[in-house]
Amino acid sequence: LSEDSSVLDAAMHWKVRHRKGQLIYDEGEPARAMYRLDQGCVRLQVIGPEGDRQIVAFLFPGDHFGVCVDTRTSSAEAVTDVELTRYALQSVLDLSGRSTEVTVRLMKTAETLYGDLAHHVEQIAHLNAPDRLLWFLHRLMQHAHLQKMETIKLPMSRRDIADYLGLSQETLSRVTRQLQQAGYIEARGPRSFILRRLDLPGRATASDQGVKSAA
Amino acid sequence: LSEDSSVLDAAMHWKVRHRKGQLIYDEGEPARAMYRLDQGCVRLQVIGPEGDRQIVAFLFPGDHFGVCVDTRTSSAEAVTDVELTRYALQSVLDLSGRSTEVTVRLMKTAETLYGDLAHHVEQIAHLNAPDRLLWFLHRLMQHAHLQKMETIKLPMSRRDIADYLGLSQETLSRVTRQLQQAGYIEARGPRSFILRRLDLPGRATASDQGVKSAA
DNA sequence: CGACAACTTGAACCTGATCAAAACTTGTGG
DNA sequence: CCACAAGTTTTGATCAGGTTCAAGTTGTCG
Repeated sequence: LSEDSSVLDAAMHWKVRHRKGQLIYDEGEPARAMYRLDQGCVRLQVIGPEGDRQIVAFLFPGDHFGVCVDTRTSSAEAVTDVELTRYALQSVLDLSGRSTEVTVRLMKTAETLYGDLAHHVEQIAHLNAPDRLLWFLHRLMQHAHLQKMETIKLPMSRRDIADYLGLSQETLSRVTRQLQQAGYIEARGPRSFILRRLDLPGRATASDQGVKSAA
Repeated sequence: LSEDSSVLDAAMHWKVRHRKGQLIYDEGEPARAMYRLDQGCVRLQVIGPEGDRQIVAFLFPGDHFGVCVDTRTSSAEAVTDVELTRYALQSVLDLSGRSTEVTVRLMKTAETLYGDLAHHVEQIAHLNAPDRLLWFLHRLMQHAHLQKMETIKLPMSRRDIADYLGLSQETLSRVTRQLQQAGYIEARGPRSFILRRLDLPGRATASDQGVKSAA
C-alpha cells in the first residue's frame, strides 16, 4: 500500500524509519526535507510557553507532511513506529521549477492541512467535551485507510487524543465512558472502538440529551 | 506603503476594493485568484455547523492571502474598507513554473499562516481569558505596520476579537476592564489602547496575581 | 434628536480543570 | 511464569472560570 505513485517520486528520495515516540523534526529547525508517511502514524504539535502540548494534526499512510521551505513551524513525532519516504527539499524545488503539477500538489497539501486546522480550532472553541470526542472519531472513520473495517484501532494514547482535543486526560476518560453508556461507542479492547450511532449531534439535539441522561 | 515590490507583480494583477463587512471569497468556492492586502484589515474565518464563527486570522497591509489552487478552506471578509491587489491564479502558477523564487514565496506565505494558526490553537486551548487578550494585543504590536505608534488602534469589533480568541463577547468585555484596572492596558477611545506592561505572563506569575487581585 | 447596533454589567449556573489516589498495562529480569 | 517497577488510564470530590440570559449603557449615523 505504501507504493503509491507520487509526482514527487521524480525527486531525490529514500526510505527512513523512526521508532515510536521519536522526533522527526523540531519546531524552529531549518527545513531540509519533506516526507510522505508510508506506514504508521505521525503527530504534528507545538509546545506552548508553559510546556503545554497542542497536537495540531495526526497523519496516516499516504499523507504528506513537512512541506516547508524555511523554518519548521511545528514539530513532528512518531506516534507508532513509522516508515516514511524522505524527499530532499532542494530536489523537490528543482522539480517544481520544471513541472507545475508538483507545485500544485505541494500547495494542495498545505491547503488541506490548513483547512483541517481551521476547523479544528472551530471545534475546540465551540464544542463541548463529548461532541469533541465524537467529532474526532468520525474524522478518523472518514480516513480512507480505515473505511473498510468498522472497528477503529486507535494508534495514539489517550494523552495524545486529549492534547489534540484540548481536554484534560481525566475529562477525556469520563467522556469516553459516558459515550459508551449512551450507546455511541463500544469498546473492543483498550484502544479499539466501534462507532454505533453515526449521527453527529448538533449542539442541542436528541443525541445531546442521550449523553446527558447517561451522566 | 502599498507599493511593495512583490515577486508576484510579474503575474497578471489589478487593484480591487471591498466595503467593510463584504465577503471577498467564501469557503467551498473554487479558487481563481490570490490577493495581497494593501490597505485595511481582512479576516479569515470558518463557520461551524451550529453557526458559530471562528476567526482564524486577521490580515494587515503587506500580507498575502488566498493562496490556494483548489477549493477555499476558509472564507475571507473585509474588516474595514479594504484595497487589495488581486492576482490571477493561473498567471501565478505559470510564473512559478518559470521561477522557483515565486514558488518559494507562495510556500512561505502558507507556512507562516499555518504556524500562526498552530500557535493560535495552542493559546485557545491552554490560556485563560485575560492571558488570551494580552497575547492578542502583543501579537498586534509585533506587526510592522504598528510598531512606530505606541497606541494600538483596533480595526475590528469586540465581536471579532471574541470570535478570534474563542471567548464570549461578555467575557472579553469583563477581561478588558480587569486588565485596565490592573494597569496592563489603558483605553484611548473605544477602539484604541496603550499597552502599559509588556511582560507576557506565564501561567502563574506575578502578573497573573495582578489581574486576579483586581477582580 | 431618535433609532439601531455595539458594547457593558449583573446574577445564576454548569462544564471541565485540578489534585490525589486507585486500578490497570506494560515491560523486565529472575 | 511470576513479581516488580514504571507508565498509563480511570475514578472521585471539589472548585473556579467562563457561559448564558437578560437588562442596561454607550456609541454611531441617519
